[in-house]
This record gives sequence, C-alpha cells and structure tokens, in this order.
Amino acid sequence: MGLNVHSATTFPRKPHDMTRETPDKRAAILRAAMELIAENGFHGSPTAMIATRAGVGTGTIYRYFTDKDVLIREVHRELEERMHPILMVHYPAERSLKERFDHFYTGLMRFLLDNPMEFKFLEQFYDSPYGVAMRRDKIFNQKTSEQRCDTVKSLFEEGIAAGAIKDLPIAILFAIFFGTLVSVVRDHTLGFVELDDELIRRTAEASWDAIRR
Amino acid sequence: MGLNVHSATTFPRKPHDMTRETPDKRAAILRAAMELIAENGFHGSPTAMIATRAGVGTGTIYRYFTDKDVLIREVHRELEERMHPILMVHYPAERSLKERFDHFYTGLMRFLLDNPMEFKFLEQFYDSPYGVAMRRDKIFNQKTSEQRCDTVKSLFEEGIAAGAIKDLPIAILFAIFFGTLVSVVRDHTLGFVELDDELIRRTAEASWDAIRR
Amino acid sequence: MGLNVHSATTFPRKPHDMTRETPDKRAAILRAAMELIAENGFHGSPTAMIATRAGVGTGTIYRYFTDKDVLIREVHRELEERMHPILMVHYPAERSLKERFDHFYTGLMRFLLDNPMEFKFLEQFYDSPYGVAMRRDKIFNQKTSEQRCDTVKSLFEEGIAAGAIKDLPIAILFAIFFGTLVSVVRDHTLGFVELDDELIRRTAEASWDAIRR
Amino acid sequence: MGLNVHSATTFPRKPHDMTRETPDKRAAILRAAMELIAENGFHGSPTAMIATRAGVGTGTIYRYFTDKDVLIREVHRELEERMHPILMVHYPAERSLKERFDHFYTGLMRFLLDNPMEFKFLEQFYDSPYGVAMRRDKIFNQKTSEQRCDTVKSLFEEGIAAGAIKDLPIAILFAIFFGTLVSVVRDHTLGFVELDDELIRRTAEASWDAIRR
DNA sequence: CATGAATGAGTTTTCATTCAT
DNA sequence: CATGAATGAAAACTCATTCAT
Repeated sequence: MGLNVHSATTFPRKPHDMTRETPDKRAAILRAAMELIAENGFHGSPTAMIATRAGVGTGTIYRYFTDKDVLIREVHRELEERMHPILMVHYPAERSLKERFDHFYTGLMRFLLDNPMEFKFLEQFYDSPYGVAMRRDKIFNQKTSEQRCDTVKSLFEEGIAAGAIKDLPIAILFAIFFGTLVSVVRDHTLGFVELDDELIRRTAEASWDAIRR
Repeated sequence: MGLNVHSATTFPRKPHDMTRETPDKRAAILRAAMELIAENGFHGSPTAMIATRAGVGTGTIYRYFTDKDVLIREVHRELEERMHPILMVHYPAERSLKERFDHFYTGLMRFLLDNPMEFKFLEQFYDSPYGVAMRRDKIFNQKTSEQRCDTVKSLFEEGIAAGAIKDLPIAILFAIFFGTLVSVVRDHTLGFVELDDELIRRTAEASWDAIRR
Repeated sequence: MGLNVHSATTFPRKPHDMTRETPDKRAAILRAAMELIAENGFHGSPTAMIATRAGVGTGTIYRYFTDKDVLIREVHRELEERMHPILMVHYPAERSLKERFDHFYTGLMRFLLDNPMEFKFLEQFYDSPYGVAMRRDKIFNQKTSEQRCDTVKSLFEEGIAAGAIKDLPIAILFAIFFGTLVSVVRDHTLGFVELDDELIRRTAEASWDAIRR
Repeated sequence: MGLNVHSATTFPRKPHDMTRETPDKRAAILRAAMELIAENGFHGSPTAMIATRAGVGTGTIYRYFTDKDVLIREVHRELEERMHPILMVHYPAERSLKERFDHFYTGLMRFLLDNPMEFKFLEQFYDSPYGVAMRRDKIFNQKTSEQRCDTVKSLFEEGIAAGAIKDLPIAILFAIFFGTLVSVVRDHTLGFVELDDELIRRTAEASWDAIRR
C-alpha cells in the first residue's frame, strides 16, 4: 500500500527452497502417488490415501505440491527423468541405425517390464487429460523437455533422410514404435504372453520391419 | 433418438417387457452415456447428467442398469456388437490373406475415424479400470465374446500356418495390429497427423510388413 | 455434437421448478442459516451445521442454492422482502414529512428490536463482503430492488426540495438515519440501554433534529 | 518497520526482555496483521501470511501472542491507544461544549479518513465476534480502558447537567455520535460521498443538532 | 529465542444411489 | 414403470498451531 517497507510481502504458497532439505517426504509422496495410481487409477487415489501410504499428514502433500494435478505431473516428470539415463547407458551412437533403434526398443521394453508399477502409471497417465495436455503442449509449444522422444525422433529423421526408413510422418512412426511396444508390454503384464529376451528381440525385429524401407 | 440406426440390436436385457410401445429409454441412456463419456470422460459424466441428456429421470437409469458400472460396461458391449457387422460387410472371404488383412485394418480405422465419439469412448474405456477388468476377465474366463477379435485371430493363425505371417504369439500380432492402429487414430483425433486414404493405406502396409514373413 | 436431437442437453445444476413444491426444506435451510449466522457469524456457520439445524442432509442445501454465497444472499433478500410490507402497513402517505419519517424510524426500530435474530444477521451481513458488494451494486447498477430504501430516499428528496431537511448528500442523510438507528438497536441488544416506546420516540426526535433544517 | 511512529507505546507485554537490541518483531507482527485484516478481512489473513509480511517465521507469532485471537485483540488495543493522544492534542479544554464536541467529532473523522487502513480494520473488528465480545466485556466488567470514550462521556454528562444536551441515556448519545460518524466515513471509503472540510463541518453540525437541546 | 516443516481437523462441494410418490 | 428430491459419504484443499532443530 505504498508504505510497505517489508519487502517480500507476497504470500508464498509453496516457498520451499528445497536446496538440500529432507527430500524424504517429497520422495515418499511421489512414490506413494505413483503406486496408488498404478494400482487403482486416478479415481482410486485420493490425497488422503496417498498421504497415508506416504506416511505423512494430508496437509503435507500441499507443502510440496500446490495441487493434486501438479503432484501427478511431477510423478511423471521424475519418472521420465529416471528413465532417460537408463536408456542412454551404452547407447551405440557410432553404430548402425538398426542397432540404435534396437537399443531403444529393447531398452525401453526391458525397463517397462522390469518396472511394472511404473508402466501401469505411465499407461494411466498418457491416456488421461494430463498426458494428452502434455503431449499437446509438447507438439505446439515445442517444449522439448523429453529428451527420450527427441533422440528417437532424430533417429527416425536420420533414417528417412538416408532412405532407410519409410517416409511416413513422424507421428505415424511414433505410433508404430510406441503403440506396438506399449501394447506388447501391456499384454505381458496382463499375462497374455510371457516376454523373454528372444521374444523381445523378435518383436523389435517386427517393428523394424514395419518402419524400414 | 430418431437417429438410432442401431436400435435393432437393442433388446431388453432387464426383466421388463418393452414389447413395442415404450420409447426406447434404454437406448437413449446408452447413447447419452457414450456421448458424455466421450466428451467429458468418466469424471465429467455424472448419472444426473446422463439422465438429462437421455431425456429421462435420474432414477430411470437404475431401472435399466443395476449400476453405473454396469451401464458403462453395457455401452461398451453394445458398441462392440455394433462394430462387428460393419467390419464384416463385404468381407473378402475368398481373397488373399493380405487382402483380408487390409479389409480389417482399413475398415476398423475408417470406422474409428468416422466415429470419433465412439473412438473417444473406447479410449476412455480401455484405459480405465472397466477396460482392464474386462480384458482380465477375457483372459481368465476365456469369454471370447468379441467376435471381431476371433476373425482377426483366425486370420493370423491361418497366416502362420501358411508361413506367410511371422510365427509370433497371437497376442504379439494383436499388439502390433491394434496397438499401432489405435495410436495412429489417436494421433489423428489429437491433430498430430491428418490421415487421408493414402496415409491409411501406407500405414496398413507398414503394419503388414511388421507381421509378414 | 451436431447430432444432438435430444433437446435439453445442458446439465441443469439447479433446475427446480419450485412453482408449488414443498417449500419446507428451502425455508428450513434459510431459517437455519439466518439463525446460525446471527449467533455465530459467517465463520461459525459451516454448511454441515446449517444442514443439521435445518434437519436436512448436507447435499440438500445444494439442491436449493448453488452456493453458500447464494444461500446467504438469499437469506438477506427474503428478509428484506419480509420487512417491507411490515414497514408499509399504515404508512401515513397523506401526513406531514415528519410523521412519515417517524413512521419509518420507529417502525424499523421496532421490527429490529422485536426480531433480534434478524437484526444480528443484518449486522453481520451489511459489514461483510456480501453486504458491501450488494450496496455497491445498488449504487452503481441502479438495481433498486430494495424499495424500503427508495421510499426513505424519496422522503429525503422531498424534504430537501421543500426546504424542510438540510441540503446534505443523500448518503449523509442515510448515514444519520441508519447509522444512528442501528447503533441504538445494537446497544439495546447488548444491554446498554433498555429501549421503551418513550425512548424510541425521543431517539427518533433526535435524528429528526439532526436532519431537519 | 522504520515507519513506526508509535513504537514508543510498544513495550514488552510478554516475559521477554527485549531491552533494546531485538528488532521490534512484535510491532511488525501487529502492523502486518492490521494491514492484512484491513485489506482482506479475517478470512484472508492466515497466520502464515501475517508472518511473511511481518518478516518473521510463523512460529514467532506464537512467542509474542498466545493465540491468533489474542493477536487480533492486541492489534485493536494498540490502535485505540494510538488514537487517543492524537485526539487529545490541542484539546480546547477551556472552550465551549460545542467547540470541544467539534474537536472530537472532526478530529476522529479526520483520523479515520486519513487512516483508511486503520478504519477498515476497525470496521472488520467491531462487527466480528472479537469486537462484540469486547464490547460485551466492557459493559459487564466495567473495564473502561478506552479513555477516548471517557472523555466524550464526560462531555455528554457535562452537557446534560448544564441543560445544553438532551437528557438521553449516554448510550443513545454515543450511538448518535459514533453511529453517524462511522456510517459517514464508511460511505466515503466506499465512494458513496466525497467528504471535504465543508461537508465534515456540516455533518458535525447535524450530529450536534441531534443531541443539543 | 526463532524458525518453518509438519499436521489433521475442519470446510465447501459433488454425485451415485435410494425410495416415496 | 418413471420420477427426481433427498441423502451422506467422500474428495480436494486450508490453516491455526506445535515442536524439533
């Protein structure tokens, strides 16, 4: 009101330096949210339940995340961040297109098979308003925060340019890549198939056949 | 309600006669539910809203469906039933494997593209607890009520036997078929690609390349 | 979605014909709200408590009033409506300015003294954001729904024109009229004074002295 | 904080020494509370917000005030204490009743007009449970801590004795005095009238007419 | 003394389901 | 059969207060 000598007068709804504080609670909340959403979907995961499973008070969630929406998006973000280095380890940057393609395909599939909870969460997430909004954002705002996609995208573009991959819109190639992969993993988690190394390899082969020229 | 092309397939599942005079409230409720769920998701479709759009009283829903869950599952079941004959029309039973495969692939894709409401509902459904439960049921109880799948399944089996299709588990072939198809249609509805006849054909081609030997 | 044959598809959040339905619950809720707010203020009147006192379920409140805000404003509106005819009974339209002034002054005071609950509610209301917003509306939007004020206003204007009342802004005259009146009634409810007929008459006299020329 | 003209009146009420070195956190909290309550009401002034604006930790508030209630009552008390000397400056003790009355009336009005924040706080306060409780206390416990009132009271008593002021209960005279004054100032802050020196004088005149014989 | 992270009781609001008419 | 008013359990979110550091 003009007289305000007291500098920082705006009320911080989530100040949180977080520089090096106890990341315990935050991590516990994120994990609890992911587990519950994977198990019961968004509907079956009220904040109170998340708090209980995380071993914190309900209010505590709101110290770390402004919103339930923010919490959920954060679960996703951290998951993506966790996945990226795993996929990039031993990335055969110098090898053939096919080998790099296989690296991603089998790497991602193995990660999802080894982390069924994470996979279930991602399934819930991508087909929810959250995931759709995120993908839309990514397309229209060029928010290329998800490096994993970028790398695969470059791979496709390089392949198209080299005449090794079919000249289809990137979105279609992505649909073939992720659509098949996710469906296969889902079938595995539901018990339709038992994916072993050999089957993973042959599935990757089939997907490669789909996109290669 | 005058638009109900499919009222033929709607017959009383509940113990009330409805021989001829009752206006088809049941169908109206099913249609309203599908529309609303497609538009707003399960969250955005309270029973009162469904009733209003169907032009019936709230309580009426519970005369035809024991539960909201039952209603939703019924919407799905009727939709599947509606799709099957559409896909079987002009089925080239006597032509090559490839041609029959194409018939299904492009037929299903075209149906989904032409009926975005139905597609959105199916998306909502499959990734919800409802869909997961249904698929789980289908595995463990062998309830193969979905004839559409059966036909495609026979196609795959025939192809494998003839050495024309890769000898992969049927589930994997399904994943390649439906996983890609659904992802492509979704990208279209989200505006990521514009699917025209040519692109549909080329996508079908790619999927065929994936599974053919 | 274009195909909507079903006419009234917009979801009515509070349809409510109310033409001749049971006004019981609505009235009970209004009364309960007024009582609680009078007794405990807005803070001390959670919806659950209002529902309990009204003898209805919590949800029922939301069938009759979209909002807690709407409920509160409605309590006020009905109260005003209830007061108006009381003040207009035996209004000496043909008598002197002074007599008509006295009629309002003592009439309003008597009503407030006889209805301490209503008075307490009005006190809470006028000094809350609700009341301020309402008065602001009334000034700027010319929403002259409150006839009581209008009549008093005309009285003042007539008096000014006739040279019988001081030529002060209407707002000031209102402040003298209502400000004093409300303070006096408040003092009575708090036990500062015991207002009897004689004292009411003399207070009216004093207020008249304040505004008369 | 550097603006604290009134830090003189602030001395340790709690059992901590604060001889000189401690920055006056107590005063900062009081000021922050008053500002926020004036701006946003009691609802819009959570303790965390008050602490932030005061530049202290949340917990600190509870070192100086046992309770939020106590804090608010203390804000009021200090404000009253601050107003009193201002009104007593140049008090024309030797002049006529009318002149002394005018001194208070215009002095208080001017103070409230010049300190809209303080006025808004007082408005919030008097009509809240806090203010009501306080006034009730004052009646029943005869805690006449408010000297300002006492002086005005003496003025009225003197006037009555001298036959210059109507022989009405003191409470009624107070109601006329403060009720009108506060209503007028409120109308000004709400933009209903523009109070200038001339209008203030004439309003004082009207109030005097109300109480004089 | 000062802090601010943690808490959980309490608040408003929604909605699937029932049942008297 | 059809209705829709009534319900209350449950959900997201807030905030005064405490207490370990």
